[in-house]
Amino acid sequence: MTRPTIEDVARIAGVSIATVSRCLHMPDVVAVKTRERVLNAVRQTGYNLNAAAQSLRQRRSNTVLVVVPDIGNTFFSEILGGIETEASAAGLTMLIGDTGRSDTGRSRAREDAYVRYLLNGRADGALLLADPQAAWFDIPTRNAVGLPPIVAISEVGPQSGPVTVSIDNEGAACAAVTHLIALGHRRIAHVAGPQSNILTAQRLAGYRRALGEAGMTPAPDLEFPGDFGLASGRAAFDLFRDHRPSALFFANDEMAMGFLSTAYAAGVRVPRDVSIVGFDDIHFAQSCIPSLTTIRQPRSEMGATAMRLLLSILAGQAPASVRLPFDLVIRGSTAGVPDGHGADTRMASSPAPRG
Amino acid sequence: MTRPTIEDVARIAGVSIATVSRCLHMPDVVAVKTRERVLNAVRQTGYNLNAAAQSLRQRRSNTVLVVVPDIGNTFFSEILGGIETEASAAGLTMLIGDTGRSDTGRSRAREDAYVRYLLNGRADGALLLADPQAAWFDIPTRNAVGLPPIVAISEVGPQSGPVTVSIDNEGAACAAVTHLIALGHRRIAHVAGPQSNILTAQRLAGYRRALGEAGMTPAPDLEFPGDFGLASGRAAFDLFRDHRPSALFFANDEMAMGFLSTAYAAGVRVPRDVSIVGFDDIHFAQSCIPSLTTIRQPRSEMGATAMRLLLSILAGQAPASVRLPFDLVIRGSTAGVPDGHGADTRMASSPAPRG
DNA sequence: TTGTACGCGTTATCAA
DNA sequence: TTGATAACGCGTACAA
Repeated sequence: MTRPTIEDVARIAGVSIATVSRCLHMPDVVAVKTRERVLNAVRQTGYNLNAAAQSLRQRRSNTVLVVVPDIGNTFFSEILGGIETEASAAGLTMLIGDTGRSDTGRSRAREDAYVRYLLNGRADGALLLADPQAAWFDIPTRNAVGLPPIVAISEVGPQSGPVTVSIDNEGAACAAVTHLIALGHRRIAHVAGPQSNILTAQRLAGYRRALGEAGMTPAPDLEFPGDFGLASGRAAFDLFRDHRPSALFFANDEMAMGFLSTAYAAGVRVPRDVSIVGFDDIHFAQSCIPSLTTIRQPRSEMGATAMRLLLSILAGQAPASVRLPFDLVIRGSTAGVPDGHGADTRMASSPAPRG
Repeated sequence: MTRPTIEDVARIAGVSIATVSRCLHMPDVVAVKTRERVLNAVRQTGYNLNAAAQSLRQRRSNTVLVVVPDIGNTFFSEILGGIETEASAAGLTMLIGDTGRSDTGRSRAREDAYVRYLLNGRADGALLLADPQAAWFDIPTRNAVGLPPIVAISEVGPQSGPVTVSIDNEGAACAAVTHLIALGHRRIAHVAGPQSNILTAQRLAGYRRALGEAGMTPAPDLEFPGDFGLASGRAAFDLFRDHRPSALFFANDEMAMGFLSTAYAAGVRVPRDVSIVGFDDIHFAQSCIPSLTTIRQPRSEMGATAMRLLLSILAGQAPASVRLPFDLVIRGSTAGVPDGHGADTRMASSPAPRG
């Protein structure tokens, strides 16, 4: 009634437990006849290795933990694909920990659970996707010796940083807004992400920089609040009504999609009445109506790169952080300014006076 | 340079390892002064429990493995939320294994890795989301004693089944199509899921049953192939062109969304020119253009129920499978037949939710 | 209230 | 080519 152990197998096969272990891990070193007897015994008993005992003995778990802030965000799946490919090539199992959206109170407790998971040695290392909280880098935690390594995908805050894989978020946001400016837009709003999120700050900075480079002054009333969720994209529609920008740059695609459906229902047409740019190029961005102009991050590549960095750290090296290129994907949601002569007049139209 | 062990802590605190262990697990049984000394030593050393040793000793891992076929499918995130809530309430950590879409060859190997993971005792039990492959129920696997229990969310195939949590997929599909019939539609097409998927068969059966109950004969040329992906929804548009149904029932929302954008681009308006029903009520279904009529499954509840079943099995009980109710959510993508006399019947037609 | 000592199931070292 | 045996780090009777 209890799990068979290596000892049960050994007894049935008439060999020592050492031989059984060898059959499982270095088969070619044991005699063919013996091996057969052992493997038969394995089948007969339904034996499976006890991972706890193996980990205890080998001092590693052959597992990598990937911590995701919101698994419902389709942005992450391709990253996971890239990670898994590299992980399994290296003989590691990829396990995912979902902390849940950070606006729900539970997320903190969950993330702590995964921190402990790693610290307890259940994983040999961790990959953190987007905005890990400070607990991962706590002094009392990190000053201990022999801790499992961490690689972050996306940049981390001001804390002493781990190795990182990211794109230039500020530069990408700047490119997105510059695209709108090139189309002739002058009143461009930005719908930001959740406060305290580092991506929010970077994308906002890029938005402001683009305006500045075009000689325009960022207007605080055109910086709308948001939280990366569909609902805040819908809410942005009211602000759009009040402030009438001719274009909006959203800090992510999901909010842009929320805006699109609300605008459609209200009879506001995109891009005729307003141009929209998102960020992330999620799965559904190509199937919005209209399809969404957005920033694409090399997701699979980001995951694979991060996993390779982690492996190299596990191998004793000390790799540097990596920055990957992004793309501005121009689709149907952006066009010239509403009055229709934006494309022609845009060179002539003088920049807003400064000061 | 090596991880501190309980012994290091004991030495520094000047107590035995037993006392350290007690401080960590039954603090109230040790003297306050001693406890303080020990906790100080813990902080000082940066000690963390060794999960492998603990698991080995306790013969359990306090972990539940959730296996997801495609984490990019937003359908799963709420299920995971329900699971996690129950799991952490019971002191278990939820870990997710992503097998990847089954049309990619790698998925098989990944799933095997998670089977081993469970068999090796790294998790105390597993929750399988949607269409687990046979490996989970293999005879050589399951006949062994003391194996960790499994609960499946969604039904499983013809194999000897584990405990299951599901909705009545056939009934739900039938309700969806009956809704279309009540709106006056007579040429109703179905876009199916991937072959060999059990949900595909059940939803197709429900589609046929609804037609049959209305005295109509299912037409093979109105049963379009699909694979649950956006692209196959787009592809369905060509078939729609050729066969001109007045309504389509998709086996999931993602395909419906692919159809919507293609139809829009081609100037076909929904629901004026064609009515659309999806299945799942994913996150974006409310933000499509138009919003999507679909079948909602009680996702969070399904996850929570499954987790509770697993816990009860772990507690030595033998619970029965559970069937949960679904809802037909009527939104903007369905209306009367194109000639315009279906609109009146719409409100009257919504079938009651079924169990 | 605390300490001693055994065993959980493996892997790896050393002999044979 | 195989076997005996010592760790690996922890929890828990049992004894003190």
